[in-house]
Amino acid sequence: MPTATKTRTTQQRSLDTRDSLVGAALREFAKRGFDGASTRAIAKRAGVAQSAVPYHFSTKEALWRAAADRIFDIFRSQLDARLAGLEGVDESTRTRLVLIDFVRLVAKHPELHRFMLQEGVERTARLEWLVATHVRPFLQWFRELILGVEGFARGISIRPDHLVYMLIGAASTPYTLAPEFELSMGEDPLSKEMVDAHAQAVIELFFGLPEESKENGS
Amino acid sequence: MPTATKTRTTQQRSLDTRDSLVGAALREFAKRGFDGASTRAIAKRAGVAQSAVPYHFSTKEALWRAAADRIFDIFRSQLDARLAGLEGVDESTRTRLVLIDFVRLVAKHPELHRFMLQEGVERTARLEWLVATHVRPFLQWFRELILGVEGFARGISIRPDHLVYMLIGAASTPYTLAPEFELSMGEDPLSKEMVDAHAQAVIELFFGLPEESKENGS
DNA sequence: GTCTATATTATGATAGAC
DNA sequence: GTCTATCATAATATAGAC
Repeated sequence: MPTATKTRTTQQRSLDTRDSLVGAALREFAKRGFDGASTRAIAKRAGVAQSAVPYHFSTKEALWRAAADRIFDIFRSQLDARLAGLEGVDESTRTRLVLIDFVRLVAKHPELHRFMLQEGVERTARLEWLVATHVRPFLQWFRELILGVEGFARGISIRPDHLVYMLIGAASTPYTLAPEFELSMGEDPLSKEMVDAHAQAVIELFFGLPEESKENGS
Repeated sequence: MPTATKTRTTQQRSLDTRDSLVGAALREFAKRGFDGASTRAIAKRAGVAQSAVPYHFSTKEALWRAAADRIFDIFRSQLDARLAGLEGVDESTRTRLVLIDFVRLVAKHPELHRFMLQEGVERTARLEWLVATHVRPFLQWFRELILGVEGFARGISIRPDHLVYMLIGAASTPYTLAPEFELSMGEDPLSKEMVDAHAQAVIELFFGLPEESKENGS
């Protein structure tokens, strides 16, 4: 076996371990927060020894940052791809379609909002890093998506970023609280029907009803 | 000093300690979740020894339940009082006013939603207790508040409880994420002006605009 | 009733075998 | 590169002084 091949295999193994650890860390941090999540539980979920964490990421916080990068990258790449695929479509329709995809994405990856909720409640060095690195660009992207789009939240006179927080809150709550939602309502919020119904409701909430609102106002 | 007086004083001291512990526990559990919060940090915040926790509540979980009772009682009593004070007022106005008060209450006590977000992400025995004991009655109260009220989210065809989750998400996100909100937007979401603007925006989002929506539909 | 001291377990990070 | 073993620290809960 040539040295080059052996090296590549070893490198691949290392990358796989790092990848598993980041994925496991994302779920654990999103569920239990930075303090509540243990590197042991993360390593166990990833199927490696606990000492693999400090080996690959030196500290728990570095692993946490890698997990943040991962989830924001997922959202950015998916939404950018969707937006690029809608070039030429009129602005209002494009925004609606991207928002529907956003709801589906939140349903598929509730970790983003859970992760943010764990860190957003206290002003820490981690939160400052998170806002500067990921939250601000994300809000700007979102602001540009909805700003000036005809029919979007028309007349509601608060700042666009504030509106984005309301939209994210309305769109994500059934998924961040999916187990509670299912227990209290007796229905799975992640079923295709419920996700589509929810996405539709979000659009109607922020755009108004497609037919009635233009025909009457009673 | 008579025995009765001494006993009463001692009992009062005990009640005060319990009370401080519940208040401190509520904040810590809301911020860090059950695993992330330590009884040491709770006791320190309450200004008592760590061993006062197992003495008064036997287990960490019993203290957690007392904290849950506390925050739900705050919301229930405040909202019931507001509703009772509006007897005779027409239904639509009454619902709007109670919702404005709800937003103010969420701003004042972000612990409720934070507490729920910490526990609602995983199906545990704690979550099942929480849903059966507090969430279901709370949702029912909320459902009755909005059900059949003229002009509320008219035409949006999803179940009322589902709508309540959207409303709670839109109303609470700026406060559950207050430190993130302030860092990313450069404005304090807890200032009186911002709270009132947010409450107004929530009303407009779910009721439509007060003037325009009845005059035109462009 | 509350404190200090402590038993026991679990945590994050390191060292050394392979 | 990954594992087992281990260190130092911090966790919950208990025991005993006052």
